[in-house]
Amino acid sequence: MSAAPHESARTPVRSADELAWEALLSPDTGSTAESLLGAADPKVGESAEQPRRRGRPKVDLLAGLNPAQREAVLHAGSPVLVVAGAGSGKTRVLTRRIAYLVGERKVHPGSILAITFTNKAAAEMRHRVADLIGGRAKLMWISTFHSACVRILRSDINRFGLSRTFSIYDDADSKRLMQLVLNDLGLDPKKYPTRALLSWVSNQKNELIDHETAASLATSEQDRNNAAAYAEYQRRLAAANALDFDDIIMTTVHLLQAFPELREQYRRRFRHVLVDEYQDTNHAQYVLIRELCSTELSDAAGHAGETERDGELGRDSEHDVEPPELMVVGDSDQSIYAFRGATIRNILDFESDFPGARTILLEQNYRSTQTILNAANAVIVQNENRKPKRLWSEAGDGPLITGYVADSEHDEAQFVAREIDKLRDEKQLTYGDVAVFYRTNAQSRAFEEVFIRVGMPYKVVGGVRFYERREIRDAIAYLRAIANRADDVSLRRILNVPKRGIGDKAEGAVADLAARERISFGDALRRVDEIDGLATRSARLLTDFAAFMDAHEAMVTNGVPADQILLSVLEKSGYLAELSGSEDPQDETRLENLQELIGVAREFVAEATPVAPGDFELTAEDLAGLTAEELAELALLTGVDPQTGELATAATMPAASDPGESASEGSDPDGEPEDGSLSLAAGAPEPDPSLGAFLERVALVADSDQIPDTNESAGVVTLMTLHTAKGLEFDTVFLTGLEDAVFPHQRSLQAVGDEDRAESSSRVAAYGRAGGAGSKRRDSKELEEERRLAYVGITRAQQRLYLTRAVVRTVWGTPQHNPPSRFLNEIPERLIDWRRLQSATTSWRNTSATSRSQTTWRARPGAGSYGGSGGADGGSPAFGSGRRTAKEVPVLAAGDKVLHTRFGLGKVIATSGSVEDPRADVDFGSHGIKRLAVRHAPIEKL
DNA sequence: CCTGACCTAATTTTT
DNA sequence: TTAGGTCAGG
Repeated sequence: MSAAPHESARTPVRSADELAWEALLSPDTGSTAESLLGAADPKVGESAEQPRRRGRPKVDLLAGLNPAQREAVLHAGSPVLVVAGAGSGKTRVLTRRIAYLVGERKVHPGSILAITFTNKAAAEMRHRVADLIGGRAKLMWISTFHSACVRILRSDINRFGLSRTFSIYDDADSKRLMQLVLNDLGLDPKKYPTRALLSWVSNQKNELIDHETAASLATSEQDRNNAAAYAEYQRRLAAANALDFDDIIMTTVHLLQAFPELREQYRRRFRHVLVDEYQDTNHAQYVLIRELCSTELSDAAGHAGETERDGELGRDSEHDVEPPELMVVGDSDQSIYAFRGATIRNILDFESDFPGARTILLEQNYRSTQTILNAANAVIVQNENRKPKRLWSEAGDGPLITGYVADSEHDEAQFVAREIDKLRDEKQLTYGDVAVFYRTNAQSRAFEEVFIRVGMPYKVVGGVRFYERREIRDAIAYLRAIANRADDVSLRRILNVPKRGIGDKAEGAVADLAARERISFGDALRRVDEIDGLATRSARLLTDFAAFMDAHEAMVTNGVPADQILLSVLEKSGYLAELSGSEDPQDETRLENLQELIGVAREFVAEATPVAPGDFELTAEDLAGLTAEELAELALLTGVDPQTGELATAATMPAASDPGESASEGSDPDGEPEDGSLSLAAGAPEPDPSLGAFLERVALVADSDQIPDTNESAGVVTLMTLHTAKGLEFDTVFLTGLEDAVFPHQRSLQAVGDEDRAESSSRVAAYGRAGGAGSKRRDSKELEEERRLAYVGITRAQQRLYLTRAVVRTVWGTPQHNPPSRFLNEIPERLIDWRRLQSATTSWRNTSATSRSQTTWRARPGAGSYGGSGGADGGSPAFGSGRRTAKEVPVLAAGDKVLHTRFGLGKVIATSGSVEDPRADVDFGSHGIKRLAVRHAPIEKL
């Protein structure tokens, strides 16, 4: 391979220990693992006077790393951006760095904050770090943004007048709430779809725009109404003592901004902040990081006065603590969550956001063959506005990519199954080496059907989420209503589930009372006797229900563990009885799911109940290993008494929590430490089996069934969406459904060339304020994101990559023809060995024997599967111009223009349906996309 | 207040 | 295809 491209031209800012380490490293390959091992100890001693406690075998943290990786691991002094290409070992760098910080730079683990994108990634990192540095890893904060923020909020939310027992609303809850809001405001649901409104609100929150500001910024009527809905939505959230996912970040930022002394606490406490997948952070998350790590102490002028107050409080503010060292790692080419507000601006502007920052580039790929990388590069290079970066590998070319054109999604799945079996026979692959990727969860179905039939073991990751199933949501709603009386949404969800004779009327009566008295629905429920004209039967049923809820609230107060409360709720509510008495076979599954939930709760409680009480505390042994200076430092950072290891700060900390709440230990359903201050033990999750803790876990940790658990899934083929695949790698990857409208997804295609028109649609308006200028790009932003998704998918493969598509795909019960994915065209032909070029059921123009399918496809974007828009050849069986009735039915193909009597000019995007009843998806611009029945629609082909 | 028939709409990705 | 929502009737 060519010369190693890692040496950065910039002058590095070096700290003493970095220099020490660098001195050990011969410029490049010269340094062997042994020399490092041998030399490491004495030199390190310079920066830490004492040998480390616990005779943990010395691990060479730099072994096997290339110079750029080492540089990243050792970096000190300035904020640093590690631009890491796919498969360049960034996770490795992060874990090694953390271990290095703790093991060599003597950073206390309690002062490390590492942010990962998913909970799973957090768990894995925790695990890997623990392998390197042992149990001390427990003291670190390694979590997602959301989990970290919730922990901060739980300590200090009361400063905002919210209770620490707040509920966390997920998207489904938010949706429900927004529907209520829309109802109340009387907004036309046609013009203000819940989905779009939520998306809009979410964007506001990501941009840290509160509803008042949003209202003041509104220029159009639509914006004003959006803002009004936002305001009402927030009001209801607050009333329910709830936060939605976006609030968790936004509120944390507001908290830190509103209380500078609090922010300073965290700035002192965290000495190192590391963020993985930085390309997937949104604006709010960026600001959060900035608040914690910016070198400019107070960026907002408004903070200046407060900082002084900070001094008055007697905190050691003249002891001007350096902000935490920041390291972010990311790859803008793998940014696939822009739809959710992530912005690569954060990466692109890192150096101006954090003055003095430096960038380390990791371009060597350790995962894939050069062939695979070439394909990935060829695809991603099509995106404009991207910093050039080329991955290279020393792994050799490896086999060609295999291409396959299937007749149907079924055929596609069969090919995949056959191929896996074949590989397994020949190459001694395990099933676990293989992954099948698809764009949408629905596509897993065909694979499952086939895999089941041929007896291939598989595992679907993701998919219909456990916590989204109705029965699970019901159970959770019960628990939330019990834990948080103000949680109207949850309470009303289960008010009459299972049926207990409380209908709309009774519910409305309670709601009226609540509105009149300005109390929560839950409180009103306890005062039904104040309702006039309520049927006695209804009143009795309501009272019974209230008693049921009271009894369980009492259990919470008495500290009954979560699993018992759950079990009691399900039984006493009659929920289990209703399901087990049902004929519906689906209900059986529901029962099983509930059983599983109970199991989850049980496990949670078992884990949360400390076996060895000292596990999560700073033990004497821990302290014994620290030098006096370290102890002093520790005291400064964490407020832990160096003598006892106990929290010494409750009294001295600024009022961090509502005294009423912390005074009585028994009544705090959260079981949190007495004050909200920063304890060292807070580095580890509190061993808390309470209901509140369980709900928090449920809200934040989406999936109970996780991804490859090495041993368990060793013999199992993994099926997952491309998004889920991020961060994983497999020997053999099947990237399936490579058809325009499937992947890239239909929605990303609609906007192509139509961005100007699209802006009037509320959907796009909701996604409005993404970064750069809306220049005339060839591809829409959405399409570029799809392309990055393709890039992610391709780069998951280590050795073998398969690209497949189906000529006919049944979507929602109707067969659909889609042209090949444009991403296929973008991969150089020489990299692909087409096992099968065309479907048996269609006749394609094939200009020459050697012509690749792509040549044909390239002939026309949009001509779709029709080998020419004339339709004369009647290639597709589903769309023949053959039988026809009295009326002349136009034969349509993607790309055709049509005139509709009502919607005007439109462009055919795709076709579907059957001979008898052909359908066409037509884009009418501002009128949106319509699926028309070609036979009946008032259209004329142009 | 409940049930069942009908109709419709919506189908991306995740904390 | 299906999961929800609405409506009429019991």
